[in-house]
Amino acid sequence: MPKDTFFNLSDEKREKVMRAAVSEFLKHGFEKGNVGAISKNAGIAKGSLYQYFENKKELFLYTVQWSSEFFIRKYDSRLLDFDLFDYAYMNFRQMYEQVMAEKELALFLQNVILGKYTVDDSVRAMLKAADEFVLRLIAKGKENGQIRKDIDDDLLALFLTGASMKIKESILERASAGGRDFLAGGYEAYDGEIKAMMELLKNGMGEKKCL
Amino acid sequence: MPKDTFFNLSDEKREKVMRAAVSEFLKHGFEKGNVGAISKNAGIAKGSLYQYFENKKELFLYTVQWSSEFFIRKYDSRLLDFDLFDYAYMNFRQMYEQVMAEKELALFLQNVILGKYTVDDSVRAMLKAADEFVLRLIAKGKENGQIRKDIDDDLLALFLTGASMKIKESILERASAGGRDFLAGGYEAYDGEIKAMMELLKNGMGEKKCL
DNA sequence: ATATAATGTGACCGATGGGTCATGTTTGGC
DNA sequence: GCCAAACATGACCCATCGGTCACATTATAT
Repeated sequence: MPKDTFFNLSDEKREKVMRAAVSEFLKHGFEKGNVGAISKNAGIAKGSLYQYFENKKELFLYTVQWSSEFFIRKYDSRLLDFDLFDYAYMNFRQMYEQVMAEKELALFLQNVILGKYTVDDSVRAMLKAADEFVLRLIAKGKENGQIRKDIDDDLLALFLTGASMKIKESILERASAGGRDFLAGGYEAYDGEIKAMMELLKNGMGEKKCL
Repeated sequence: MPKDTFFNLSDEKREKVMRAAVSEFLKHGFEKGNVGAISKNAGIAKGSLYQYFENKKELFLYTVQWSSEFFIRKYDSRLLDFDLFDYAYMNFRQMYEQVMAEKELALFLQNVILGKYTVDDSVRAMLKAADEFVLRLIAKGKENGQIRKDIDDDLLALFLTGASMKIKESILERASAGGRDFLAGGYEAYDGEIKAMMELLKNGMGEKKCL
């Protein structure tokens, strides 16, 4: 947790600091991320940063928290009462919007989720909450008869998040490489891809023997 | 590439150096990985390390190469002429053996594949080769009529590697956390899990409407 | 044996960068 | 206007660590 001083700052200044931190940690990771550079890009003195945060680690941890809260505030409320497949679909869709609106934050968070920048278990704890949510959706899906019951919930969760993660990663990669091209096609260009992935999640990659 | 001096060393000494490097980089990552500690654990002077390698980066890169060659020599030759699902299954099975025999190396390589320790693109290039192999298997599977043809090869590859990666990760995690318990059950305890994952890859997680 | 090359060694150097602090500057209560 | 508390600042400190080098030791050749 940052010190009180940090929360006494104006919203704009706080945001400027956090964005400078996101940018730096995204570019260089935690170890190589330079506190001096962050303060410079935030337009404050290095000493000031240490009035806001105990140390580099606390700054990083709060950067993660701030980024995720940013998206939760903006997007996540929307997908509360869906079933699993709707949730996954909306999740992909959201990611498109997120990348368009906040490329750096989205990329940074993706890296955190992928477990780059190994810093602390408290980040892991945060991610665990997301897993629990998926597990709840899976249980619900089994009750509904949407999801096959012969396979363990945890394994289903692993399967779902693994496949999802990979396609998110690929889309973010393309977004970060060719910013222009990515914008060009609009969402529709990606919708097909995402629907295909949903198909795979539901029906697998094996040739169907029936229907 | 290491210097000639390194290859003049006895096999045992070379292995000792490489294992010390794996251990250090696994524990602390690239940036925080300490060259002094590596030389100490290898039982040589730091100066000697710099007779073998140009610098830390070269040492790390060769550590990756050495680790993967280690497994390729020992295991990979076995799974050359399988179809996709056999390949995936054998791949999982191998991983179990690998973790049992060489936990540290297996964990280290997994981290490399997951993209922790961002050091160089040359590692990426190496990983690309593995992707191409999967793509070849997918093409073959489509010809055979084993794999549905209505979905793009790249997406299928993404789907397969994503799901596989996740379960590998989870198994390695358990292996690294509770070494004892993991050994206890023997391979059979995991075989069920892996078969279930194969099922998911083939048929997906949706409740089947037919057959 | 002796000369020469190859290899081993660890004290040392120098850059980097996280973190501090003495000194300003602003704010708010009276 | 005055004072004290809160906040801002950046030159400075110092631990860390990658990399070097002068010297010691070992192997090879003649």
